[in-house]
Amino acid sequence: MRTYYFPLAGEGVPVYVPASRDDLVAFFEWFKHAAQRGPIALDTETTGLDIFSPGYRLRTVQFGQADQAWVIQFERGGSFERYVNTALWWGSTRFLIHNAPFDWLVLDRHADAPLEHMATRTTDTKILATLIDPRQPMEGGIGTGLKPLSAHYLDPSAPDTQADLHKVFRSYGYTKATGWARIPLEDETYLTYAGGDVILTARIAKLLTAELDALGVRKELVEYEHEISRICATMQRTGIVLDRDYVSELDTRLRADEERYTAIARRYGVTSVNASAQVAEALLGMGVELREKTKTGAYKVDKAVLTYLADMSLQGERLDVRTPNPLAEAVYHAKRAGKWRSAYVDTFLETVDADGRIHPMINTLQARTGRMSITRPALQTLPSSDWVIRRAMLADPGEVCVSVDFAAVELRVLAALADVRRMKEAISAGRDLHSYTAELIWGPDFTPKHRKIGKGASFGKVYGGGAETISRQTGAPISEVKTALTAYDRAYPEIKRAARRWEREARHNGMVTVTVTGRRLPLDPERAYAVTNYQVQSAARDVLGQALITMDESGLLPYLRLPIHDEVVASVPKADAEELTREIERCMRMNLGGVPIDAEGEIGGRSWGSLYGADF
DNA sequence: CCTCTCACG
DNA sequence: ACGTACGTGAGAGGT
Repeated sequence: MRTYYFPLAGEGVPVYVPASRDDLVAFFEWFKHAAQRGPIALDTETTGLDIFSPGYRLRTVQFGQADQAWVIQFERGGSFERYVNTALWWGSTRFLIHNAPFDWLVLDRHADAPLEHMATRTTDTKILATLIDPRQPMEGGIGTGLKPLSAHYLDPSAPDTQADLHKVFRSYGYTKATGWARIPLEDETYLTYAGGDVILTARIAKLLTAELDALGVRKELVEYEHEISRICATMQRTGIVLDRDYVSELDTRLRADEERYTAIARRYGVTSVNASAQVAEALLGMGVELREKTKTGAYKVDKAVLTYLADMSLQGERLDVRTPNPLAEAVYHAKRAGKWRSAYVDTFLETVDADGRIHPMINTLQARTGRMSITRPALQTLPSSDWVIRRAMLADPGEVCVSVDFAAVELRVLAALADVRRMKEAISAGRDLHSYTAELIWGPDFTPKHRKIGKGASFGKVYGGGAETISRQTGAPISEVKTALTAYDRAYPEIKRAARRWEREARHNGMVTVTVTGRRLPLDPERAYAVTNYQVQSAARDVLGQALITMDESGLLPYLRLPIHDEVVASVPKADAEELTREIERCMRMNLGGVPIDAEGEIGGRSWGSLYGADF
């Protein structure tokens, strides 16, 4: 047995690395007794983040408590592997994991412990930390990584295990990307830090739990987040079928587009279409007048500017109001093709597994408001104006894609949270909310333009925007928007009252606003107006979270593929599509403070793109 | 590492 | 008293 010492708070905490059968027996003796005393912190070291790629390896599994850690070299196989699996299944052991979905999926795929088994016995310290303060250090928060949490709660000089390991990688001639797979399994720093991470997890868990108690965060909220985490990790494990033939064809097409338009831009002296300064200079040289500047004073040459000069709408349609500028046109097309290829198509090909499925990482508590994000690839942000990218994602064989959306969920949530009487009446009566708003402001003879301003005013309320922005967004004159906003506040006085109340309560609570589900959202003092948006966005996220739980309870989880803020995407057997879609809708519909939250599904064909106009 | 740009809800 | 658009992920270019 080798013993190393992890430096923490002025002491060396022992890290044991079993080398023989007897050592493993000693490990298991410790494990059984420790599991009786309390939860066991767990962590894994692997070859990387691409859990589903061929050749992926689980290298070590670490177990520990506050006073010691055990690093089991799983990669050595045989009894090392068997002892890990036995420990994972031992009795009713509780585990503490920092960022559990990753380790769940690793153990599910590469050890003998399914996600369903581990999830019910795990407390995720990252969830606990996020419920205390969701902000990253750059935003003025503690941070939710193991390193910043350890520095804050345990020891400001606790080793930065990741950063130090990167140095070790370099000493072997490896990089951040290759080091995790290639570092020798016997490296002392590697093993010591592997053990260190579970010691840190065990120690912060106690402090985080105490802090949650002190802050009065409800147990139900903590449990609810763990359920959502398990549900989304299950979706990640399931993955989505990629149409690889289509993607390679699309890749070729986008490359050709990019090259053709890049060549045109080069004729005007632009060697790199993404270098905005170069594009601006070339346009100015052609006699084009550029009026907009960026924050730092550079000429702005974004999509809005380029499409205007190219005589196109923002959606890319021909306007026929001016002579198109050929350079602007070429730069627009070249950038679009390049972006679509690098951000979407290339990531699809990089992340697809051997079975042709993509397993996007779903971060269930990413945004400050609790909103989720999806990465590798960023499937929440695929272009929706055109079907070509979404066409690459398929339902399973014999199944079709279904999308079920909440109807105007943020506005309904606002009506519920602020108890907006007229809005609630209109929603219950099944009225179109924006038309109703226009009627309240302008009377029964309101025009479509009035509806647009009314809609803009509602968004302004939800986002915290003012007359200027609404005027810019809707194209309506500022005076008209100002008048409309005054009338809006008269029609829905409860919104302003709620905003003032939320702001006042936040100030009394150390600039933290507490949502209807008990979530604590720190406010930036200089942006206190954002409180309405935080309340609404966060409650809407919890409406989605509740829907996910209800769907899981109804046995629908195997069909779910993605949560996208106010929408879920599913893959359902063709024969049962109608019935399952209605079932998803039923699970998503709910009542929030007397306001019905409605959901409506759409059944497509085999590809996700079929819901956006593709014919397959 | 920062800024800009662009994709989404 | 007034006005503030909210939340993300990702690539390219340049320092």
